[in-house]
Amino acid sequence: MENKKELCSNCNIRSSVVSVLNKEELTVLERACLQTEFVKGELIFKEGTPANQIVYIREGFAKLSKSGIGGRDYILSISKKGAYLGIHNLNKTTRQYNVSATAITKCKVCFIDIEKFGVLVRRNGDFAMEIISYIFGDEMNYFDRLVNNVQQQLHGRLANTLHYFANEVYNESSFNLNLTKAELASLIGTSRESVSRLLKEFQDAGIIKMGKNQVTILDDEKLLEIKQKG
Amino acid sequence: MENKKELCSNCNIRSSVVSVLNKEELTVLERACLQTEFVKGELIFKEGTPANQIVYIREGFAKLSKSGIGGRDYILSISKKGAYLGIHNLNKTTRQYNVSATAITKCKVCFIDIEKFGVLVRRNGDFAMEIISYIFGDEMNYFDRLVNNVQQQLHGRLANTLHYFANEVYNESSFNLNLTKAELASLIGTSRESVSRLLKEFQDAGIIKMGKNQVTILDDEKLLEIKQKG
DNA sequence: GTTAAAACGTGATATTTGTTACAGTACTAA
DNA sequence: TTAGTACTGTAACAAATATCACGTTTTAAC
Repeated sequence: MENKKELCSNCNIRSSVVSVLNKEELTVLERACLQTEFVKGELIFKEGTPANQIVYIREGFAKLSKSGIGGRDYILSISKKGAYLGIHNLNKTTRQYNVSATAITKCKVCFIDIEKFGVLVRRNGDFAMEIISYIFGDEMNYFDRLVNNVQQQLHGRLANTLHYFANEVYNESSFNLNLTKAELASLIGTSRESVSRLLKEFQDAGIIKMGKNQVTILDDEKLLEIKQKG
Repeated sequence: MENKKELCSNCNIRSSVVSVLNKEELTVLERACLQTEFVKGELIFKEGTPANQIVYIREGFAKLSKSGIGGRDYILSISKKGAYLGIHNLNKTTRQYNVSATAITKCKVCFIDIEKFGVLVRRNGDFAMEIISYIFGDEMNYFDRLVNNVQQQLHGRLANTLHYFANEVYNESSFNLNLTKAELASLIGTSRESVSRLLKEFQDAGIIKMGKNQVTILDDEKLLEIKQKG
């Protein structure tokens, strides 16, 4: 972890959400903001701990997880550049993170004081509206995934997840998983062994190619078909 | 369906969300609002149709569902008094409902013009903050349920759902399901037959009692244990 | 480089859950 | 009341998936 200070107003990777803030408001945000870097594998914050900051991901990828019974944990989603984590605490009296976040690649993040962020929301209705849009756009993206995962068989869930990686997370048809098979399993809600078997099936069927931790989608049509049919 | 007009300012079942609106703003809301009643089984709105109103549930219960593959649909949650449906369209250019809503008891609802609602959000930051709080408080409640449903076995899912009914929906340890077994199955993501089997198991174990469509939770401890252990 | 630990692949087996089939019950409309 | 339709319970069977066990490969630490 390493700290440095860069001005939000100069930040070229700043979120579109803050585009409606004026100079003065941007300065307020700047003052409320602390930048940090995490390396792969580092815990950014842990489920249940006090949450007095909103965590903004400037660069990199992080997994969001919840620990379940027997040390077994469930991965909810992969967050990337542009994500605001812990934002559900905005108007809460007791603030705590409801998931854990762990860097799965090198990550640059901003910790933003949640009180000051809240002041901006109340002061600027357009900003508030942007936040609301963000919540529905970005947070609800895992909504459909979850629904899909509940009603489908494993094949559908895996296809769904691969499609999610290619189209929502990495935006490439060939991407590095950044996750172990066991982690992928906990994202789909199954066992490591089943993931292994299924991935092999998908390879044999010519739907994907796998090397190291790299996944390449060869037959997107078929993947979508499986994703939909279950 | 039947229409009548009652003033929001006099409405004694109005939402706490609007408590931060002043008289003038409340009048704006009033003008944007149309009241209607639905009987059990009636469709309030259908997934995919244009959504120029936010639907506020004043009284009663409605199921939110998404239609899946092969006519099979999945029930996301049961909405009750105080719920705002279609609110995800607030800042969208193309507005459509992302789920269907169907009354499962007699329902009184308000249809609120979404444009005018949006104006209030932008004008009053405190109102915006209330909306954000609402979204995270009430909308995200199904989030945990979904996560739970993905990672658990059937026993855990059923326990989870019964617990959800008793504690989040009906707020009584004895409640009317208002759903057929098939619907309950589509809420849990399983088959009607499995629900039958499981409910019988739960009864035999003395965890619940069932009569007609009435469920009574006898052993909340055990239910919670199953909910957690899966 | 060596070594321990973590990650992975795969077969055999056990469980869980879905499906099919059918009969009984409850509700609805004429 | 009666017929028809939807809803329900249950058993037998089939399919999907988890678990267990074990050997192999890869990764990380020293």
